[in-house]
Amino acid sequence: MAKRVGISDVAARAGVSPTTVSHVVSGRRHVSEVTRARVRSVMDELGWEPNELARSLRMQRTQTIALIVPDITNPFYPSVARGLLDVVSEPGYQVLIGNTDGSPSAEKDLVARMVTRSVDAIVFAGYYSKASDVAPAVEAGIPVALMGGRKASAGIDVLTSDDLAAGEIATRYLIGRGYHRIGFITGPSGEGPPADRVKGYRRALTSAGLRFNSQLVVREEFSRAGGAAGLQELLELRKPPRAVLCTNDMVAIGALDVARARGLRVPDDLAVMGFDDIEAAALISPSLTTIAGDPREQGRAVGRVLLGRLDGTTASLPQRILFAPSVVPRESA
Amino acid sequence: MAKRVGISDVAARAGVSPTTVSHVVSGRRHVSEVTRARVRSVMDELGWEPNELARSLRMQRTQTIALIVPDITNPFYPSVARGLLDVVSEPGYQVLIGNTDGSPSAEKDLVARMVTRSVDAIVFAGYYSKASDVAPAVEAGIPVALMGGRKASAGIDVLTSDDLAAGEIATRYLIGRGYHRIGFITGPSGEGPPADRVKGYRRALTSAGLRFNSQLVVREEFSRAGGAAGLQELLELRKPPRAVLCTNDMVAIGALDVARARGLRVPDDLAVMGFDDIEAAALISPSLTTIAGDPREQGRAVGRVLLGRLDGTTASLPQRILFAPSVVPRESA
DNA sequence: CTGAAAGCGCTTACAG
DNA sequence: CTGAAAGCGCTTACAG
Repeated sequence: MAKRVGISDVAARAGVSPTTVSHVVSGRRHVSEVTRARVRSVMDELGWEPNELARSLRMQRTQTIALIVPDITNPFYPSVARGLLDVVSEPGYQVLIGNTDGSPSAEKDLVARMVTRSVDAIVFAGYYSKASDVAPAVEAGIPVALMGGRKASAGIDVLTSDDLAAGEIATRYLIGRGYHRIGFITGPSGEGPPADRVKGYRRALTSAGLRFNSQLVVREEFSRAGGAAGLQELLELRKPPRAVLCTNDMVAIGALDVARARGLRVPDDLAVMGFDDIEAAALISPSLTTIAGDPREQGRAVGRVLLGRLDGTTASLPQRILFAPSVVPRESA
Repeated sequence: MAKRVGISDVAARAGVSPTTVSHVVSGRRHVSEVTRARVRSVMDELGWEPNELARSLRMQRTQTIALIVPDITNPFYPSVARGLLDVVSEPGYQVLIGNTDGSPSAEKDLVARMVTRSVDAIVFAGYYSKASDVAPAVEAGIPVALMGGRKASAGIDVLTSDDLAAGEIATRYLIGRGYHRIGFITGPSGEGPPADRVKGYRRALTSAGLRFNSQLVVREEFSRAGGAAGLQELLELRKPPRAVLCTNDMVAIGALDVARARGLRVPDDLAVMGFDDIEAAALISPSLTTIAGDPREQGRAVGRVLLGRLDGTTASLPQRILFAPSVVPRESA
């Protein structure tokens, strides 16, 4: 390959200075009509386009946004990535992905590398993300948005699903359909999004004048087997629930397995409802009624917030945006 | 934020030249024990790390690989991305994603931008990708790997699923289970991977001494509705098939819908088999027997090929790597 | 064992 | 309306 052509080659051939070539590209100062035309034609002739790397070094901005996620293979994150791309591509940003596998050391590493690469902004996702993980970026003056982090963090924008609302909305939906005895198969730990969903469930029950019964909430693994075990347990109660909320769709599918095995008609004998709306929810039979967030829209929202930070448009107070989910009614409830 | 510290600050504080600091970082020339220690400690003290941008401009390599895909939301691509990251992260590469939505103009645009950003290599994916789409990159001397492209392209590495083998393997599996009258619901067009799968099917039939009957292959949309329509059509034949191959899992799920509606027992009355092994395949009931590729492994393989190109290790002949799929036996066949 | 200087390819104050 | 020169922050031939 021939020596790469640079701005000075264009300038020489057009009989002007690099300064002028730069200005016809940027439009940042007036260049006479004829000079502009001449420069343009030389650019075409030589096939020159400004080298982004040099421009980045000079301008101290790379037009790059880092997206750091635990596992790009989890369908939630590609959708977020898509939404982010939706809004940042137009103004010329590219996105660099980082996969942490949830490992704290990988997280620190990636943040550090993104800083040395001078990305213009970072979106850091993961349900257990903490502000301290991104401290080096913040110190370097790089705008950071946390997704899924649960605590408002000093000086950092946080965007997250409203899990409490999700639990509330799901529960109200079931109550509205005439179910009053509702069980909940939740995750093993008492914190994080699953716990918030249970809180929302409890709140909806209470505000409908129904009693919260702790026997009806069982803790299981986040898996199909967990869902199966959870439903077994609930069905052994003297007064088993008529409907069951499952902390995610996979758990709900496990519950559906035992309902089918026991010959229970869904939703007539037992209503089953999940959270997340994974692809399979629509494809199984009976199809699964569930609660859907909108990850792509979440990606768009972070993009907008960050773009605002980058052009100084977003207010200086850190934003905290909660995404309200909605129910996707299907056959199972 | 304070003025960013640079190599000359470190050098000054350590009483050496930037040259020496650079060398203690790179290890490319010997630096006396004591100097090295002093420089290191100043580096820590000042928290300095080399600016990748400046280094990239100087060294003419960005440690960046572009991954251009039609739709990052299609689960195949995140898996490829994961595999790519698996192998390129360790040697210090990052990956920049581009989403084309299959639009030819977006493809050209993205390739051009990746070139101006001086990425070190490009993986360009999409079932209809052509070599000409990436010509600007090739001209700029950037190694390119095509994924899913079907023709070997001058000077470009191509990695793709072996769809012909997939069709063959699926068909042999059904024959082995005693099915001799096998239908095929394929896509609307007569080319691309779906057509290759049909070819493989035909080849397997022939080599098993069975007759290929064109009435048994029907063309439908790539959707659940397409699968339903396809099976209807096949069942209306005077001698309907006892097993049906569906060009992808979604189509197979549509076929399963009509089997269930008609009260056919699967697989006793009718065996159904798909391709791709989407997440839902394992979750529906009956679970779907299908053909799985290994997208993550494909991502790893492109990573290896490209890394080889970058360090001059891969032979100069363009590689053509075909990925053989395997059957995932489940309940439906 | 170490340093001064050029240069990667741009943009932008400064000057006219 | 336009240009010469400095500088973004590194690495590396060249020299000693």
